[in-house]
Amino acid sequence: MTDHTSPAKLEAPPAPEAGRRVLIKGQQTKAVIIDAALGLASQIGLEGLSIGAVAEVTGMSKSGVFGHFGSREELQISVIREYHDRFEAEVFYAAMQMPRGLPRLQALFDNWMVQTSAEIDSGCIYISGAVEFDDRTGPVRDALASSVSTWQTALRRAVELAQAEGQLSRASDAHQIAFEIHGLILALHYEARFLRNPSAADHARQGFQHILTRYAGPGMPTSTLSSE
Amino acid sequence: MTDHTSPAKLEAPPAPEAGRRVLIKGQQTKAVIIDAALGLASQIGLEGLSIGAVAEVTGMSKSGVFGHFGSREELQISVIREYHDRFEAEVFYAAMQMPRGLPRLQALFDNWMVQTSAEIDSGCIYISGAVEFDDRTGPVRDALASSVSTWQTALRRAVELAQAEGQLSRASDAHQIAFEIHGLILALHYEARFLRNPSAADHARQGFQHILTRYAGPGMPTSTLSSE
DNA sequence: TGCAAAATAGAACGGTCGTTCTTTTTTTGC
DNA sequence: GCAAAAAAAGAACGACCGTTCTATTTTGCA
Repeated sequence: MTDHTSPAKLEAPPAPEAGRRVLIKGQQTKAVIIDAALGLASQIGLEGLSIGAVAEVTGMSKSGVFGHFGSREELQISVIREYHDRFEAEVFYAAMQMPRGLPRLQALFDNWMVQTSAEIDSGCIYISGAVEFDDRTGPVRDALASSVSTWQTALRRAVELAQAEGQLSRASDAHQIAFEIHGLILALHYEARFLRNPSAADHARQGFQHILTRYAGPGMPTSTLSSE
Repeated sequence: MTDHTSPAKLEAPPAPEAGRRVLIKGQQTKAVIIDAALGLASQIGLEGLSIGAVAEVTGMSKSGVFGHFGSREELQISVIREYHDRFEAEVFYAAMQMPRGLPRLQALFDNWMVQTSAEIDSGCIYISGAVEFDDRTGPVRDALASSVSTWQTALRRAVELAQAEGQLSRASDAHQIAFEIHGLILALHYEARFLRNPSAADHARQGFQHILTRYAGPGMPTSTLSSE
């Protein structure tokens, strides 16, 4: 977990014995709480997240949990930040190791699919949170919208790089392409998680190939063109 | 409102004075309650729907509202059925007046877009409900999944008719086409309602044209092909 | 080792929830 | 119009919620 309350440059501890023990007790348990809360929120949503439930899961008292955050809203925001960090690491950074252009865009989509429809508990809080907070205002909604926007910008940037490489048409609108990709992920989440449709992942993958075909640029290798 | 608790054939009243007054008092107020509850559920979700809030909106007492349903779950199910009926009327039946094939499919999509991202309060409970109940079991989830499946089948049937007319490729998988259309609606809902992106509707419409182009069949008039 | 500070527990609060029970009001059929 | 039935109100319940306050325990540092 990254401490978002202080500047990143100050995170380094004042030289402990051998690099161990970088977190004092409070931060350790706070990380445990947030991890448990994220697990709960992934199942029942950010709005269904209750301090009592987190306390029970972690084996702490309600006030013990509460003391680390000062309010339920702050706990929710901490959960969003934790999800942001994990999403960034597992979807974005993991794909940045691929060469720019189509390989990286494909990796982003693959990682995104895994993150969205992963096996047991998960459930993407970028999706559930959007539904829960689309009619509300306040810091929780702001934190959620901010994280989502950051990710959407990164996705659009990957599309633009593929255009710059000539693998996607430069004449197309990157916003439009990102919108259609987003739709595939949302449909995957809906069909896989709610309707339990086992072929949803195949539909999503095939839909992505269709998008690549539709927006193919001059530098697109023909072997990867979808053939139906 | 349709009474789902008794066979449809028995709905006709025992010949009242002049055809008026088909609903006795209890059914009238029940319809008012369900209408108010649907409005609330569209904003805050089926899970956020509380009997106290419905009572306040309708100017009734909590127990007065409760008596009509016997449980909160039954109220939620009634709301789902009401939404199902309205969705069917405004999206499905309204489009069935168009000739089968592409015109009807286009009308279904247009109506669906309106229903999903309509101006003020709305908010599609097929979408919010799916997020709220994707980890749960029970009659509410079953009612929701049943309604959604019915609609998806109708949509897929419209795709198949367009294939039969030769306007969409017969070689394509209707499930795949319906999946991609569904994704566009979900992305529209997400971007328009949560992110307040005013160009979401344009992206959805353009995405639909792209799908028609991609899956165009021999009988597709070239004038409607998207030209970018 | 000792002491201040931080972390945690525990009890209690006001509030809302769904639900039950009882009582009153309204509607319905004759 | 009257009596039976249905509808609605009102009060109360146990449960859970977020939060506050006060002890108690644990930790970190000199």
